[in-house]
Amino acid sequence: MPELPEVETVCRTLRPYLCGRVIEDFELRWRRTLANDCQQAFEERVIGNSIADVTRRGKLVVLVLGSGDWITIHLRMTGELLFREDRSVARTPEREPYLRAIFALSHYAELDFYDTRKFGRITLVNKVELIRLGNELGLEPLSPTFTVDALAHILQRRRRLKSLLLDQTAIAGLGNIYVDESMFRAGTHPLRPANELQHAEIVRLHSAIIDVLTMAVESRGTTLRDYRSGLGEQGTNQERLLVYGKKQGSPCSVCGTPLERMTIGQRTTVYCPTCQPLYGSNQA
DNA sequence: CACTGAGCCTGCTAGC
DNA sequence: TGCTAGCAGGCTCAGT
Repeated sequence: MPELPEVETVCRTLRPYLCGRVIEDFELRWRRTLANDCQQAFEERVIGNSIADVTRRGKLVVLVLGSGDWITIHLRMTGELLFREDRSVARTPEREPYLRAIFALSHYAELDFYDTRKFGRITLVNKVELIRLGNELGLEPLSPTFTVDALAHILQRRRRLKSLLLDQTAIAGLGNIYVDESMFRAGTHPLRPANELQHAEIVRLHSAIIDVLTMAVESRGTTLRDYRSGLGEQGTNQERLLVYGKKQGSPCSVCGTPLERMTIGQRTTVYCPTCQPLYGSNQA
């Protein structure tokens, strides 16, 4: 499922193809894919507008329009943005049932939004709402503002570490895959109360998050099933996962201890009980 | 405040 | 082989 590295890859692949294009038309094939449920108002503000930039905020793909409005696209679980150079060429017919929205672009190009599970959302964000959105979302973990001190500040609440790391208002962009991978590399148990982490653990967690995300961006994302870049390519980061998706009892890649699976906040969690002790490692 | 569970969705798969 | 129950999970909302 797309998290920060996948969304970043989508943005990077789409940017050179979308910047400067004009949105000539919009077609909605599943009504709820458009978040505010007013297609007419959406089209009035979007059609005829140009795409000035393609950026990312947390897990949101952001199309910055010439007018200053934003179109944000949340891929959720199975959302996929696919650029097509020539819209007169027929689409792959077997994918067509999952096509939810279509942006017709200048010079015969097209941006297709596929979404099997229909969880994805396209939203028009005006300049006022944009400020609110910026305040709601948490720190960007790959930006210079994500320091050890900033992470320590976030972790002051007495909450399960995993739940806090998944909270988009705390840190924007982490999902189930990269939270499990980060906690494993940091050696912190997912059920640890966040405010009980020692400074040395916070330092390890900070660099683990940055390392895991940086590696995944370099691998162009994790493709477990649906995820593709803006040009339809798969990522390769699935080869580098150490705990996510592993079966209960499969050996830890570091110490060989059988991995454990549990559900935390309705999410499957895989961890190593030896490498990630519940009561904290007193080392360092 | 922290946590739980339902709901949104559909394809895949484990198990009968 | 064919069917079905359950799982996958980001996010919001209501309830404990």
